[in-house]
Amino acid sequence: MLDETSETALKSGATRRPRFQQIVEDMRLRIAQGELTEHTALPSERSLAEQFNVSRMTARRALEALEYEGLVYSEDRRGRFVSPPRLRYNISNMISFVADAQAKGSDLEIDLIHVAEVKATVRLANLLEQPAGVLVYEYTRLFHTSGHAIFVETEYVLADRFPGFLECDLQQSTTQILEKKYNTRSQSGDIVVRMRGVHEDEAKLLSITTSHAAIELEQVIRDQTGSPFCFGRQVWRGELAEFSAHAIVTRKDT
Amino acid sequence: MLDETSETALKSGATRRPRFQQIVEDMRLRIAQGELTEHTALPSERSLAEQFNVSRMTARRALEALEYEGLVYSEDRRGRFVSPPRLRYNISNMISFVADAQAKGSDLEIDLIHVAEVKATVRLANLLEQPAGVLVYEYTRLFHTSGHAIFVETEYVLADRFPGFLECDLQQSTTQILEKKYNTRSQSGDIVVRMRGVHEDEAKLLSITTSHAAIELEQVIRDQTGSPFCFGRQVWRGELAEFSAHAIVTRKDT
DNA sequence: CGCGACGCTTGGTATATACCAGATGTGACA
DNA sequence: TGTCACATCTGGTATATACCAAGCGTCGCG
Repeated sequence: MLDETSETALKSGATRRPRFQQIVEDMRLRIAQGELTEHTALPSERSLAEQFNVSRMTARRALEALEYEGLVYSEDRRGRFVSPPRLRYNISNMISFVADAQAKGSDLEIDLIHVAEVKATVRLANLLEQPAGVLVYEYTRLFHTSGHAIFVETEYVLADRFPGFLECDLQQSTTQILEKKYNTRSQSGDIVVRMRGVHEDEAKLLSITTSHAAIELEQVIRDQTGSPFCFGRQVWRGELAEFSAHAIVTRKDT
Repeated sequence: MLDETSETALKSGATRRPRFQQIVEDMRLRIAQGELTEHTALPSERSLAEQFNVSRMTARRALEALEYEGLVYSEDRRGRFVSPPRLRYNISNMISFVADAQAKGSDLEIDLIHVAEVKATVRLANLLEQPAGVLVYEYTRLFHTSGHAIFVETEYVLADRFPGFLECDLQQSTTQILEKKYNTRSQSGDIVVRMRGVHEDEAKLLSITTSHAAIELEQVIRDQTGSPFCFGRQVWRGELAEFSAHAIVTRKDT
């Protein structure tokens, strides 16, 4: 028999895993087992360091790893908390997320951050199939529920097609405004989804630190005749979003 | 006049931005301006620290931020490199990614990692609309191009419906195998896309460190009659993926 | 010519320490 | 009763240092 006490097992290969990883796994377990539930605070960096007998920087690494995984979110100088379940957004059947969420009884709130009337950039004009420099209304809104930011959206709608649009109450579904007031139906959309780092202004709105990863969803919305009239960009906190879609195969031949 | 040399400007408020952020911005610029092109190496942590006159840990933070943003990828103990452009995958018209990529002339390679015949878990059986414990073939494949991992996919197909499936060459599009050999067409699919941290095994295959964020795409594939026969899960390196979709509004009334 | 030893470079892990700044609660004071 | 100052929490930034382990090239030996 090998003379192996519990302490000499330290370098025996079984423990060939970084210490911060061990902490990550321990915390993951605690969360999975429901010991820590959504929005409850995790131990602070300093107390975690003490618990596991590591330096504060090591404890910090572990907490950051949980953050990048999306299991945990951080509020600046307040603490770290367990992430809530994701919100699912069906992108195939484009009923607006607002209307959908409200129908499901979610207490979705909208803050109007910014509005302006601007000339479209080259890219935007192309997407909207308009000449460069066409006038568009631009507005940015933050979507959140009980104080927790979910995503920030900036939309651009054609100014001359929707006169007086900016006077509408923008704290509701714009799909509905466009349908009821301007008789324009959102009929189809071209959507792109990708993961990217957030910019500084987005980070502030979403209450996350800059260079965190997030999900960007861009869409061009078209009316009954197929003409695009709106372009939108949503930036979601990555740990909160989940997009579903229904695909149908189209074939060129036979 | 205040006695302000160029050095005393350090705390003048203009410099009220973390030093690592300044490095991030500088490197972002260098990449955007094409000074560093795809797959070229960035300065090492140590040399960057010297260039900017900061400690190595600060330089490291900056490089890590670029990594989380997706502008840069890291190869363990080799260095950090500029990320290539994203690959776009159209999820609405589900022509297999493999066939699509090959049609576009991309030199996509496939490694078969693992195959097995297993009993479906409860969740899997539900998704496939089969009784729990039904036999399925499970196989995992790594997709990469010129040595760079793109995504890893695990698929499950019904075993008794596709006898001898595992004897096929799995380094090609399975959609085509199922169509040509078993006369089963992929007709529609239910897809979910989300961002999440990678597990340890996935990280190894994708050549990224564990707890990095990635994009997970799950899909249930159905045949001409609407019966599900395949479930797949893809885990993409987040900085490489981009998903497009076409949405058509469906309304219950009018 | 092949191959292994070695040394250099790289990122990965870990510690100890220091100070900053925002959030929060408490207690004294008006 | 309200509010302002302060102590004390939190995470954020930054440094200096140390050692490890994997990649890689070079040089020399067989």
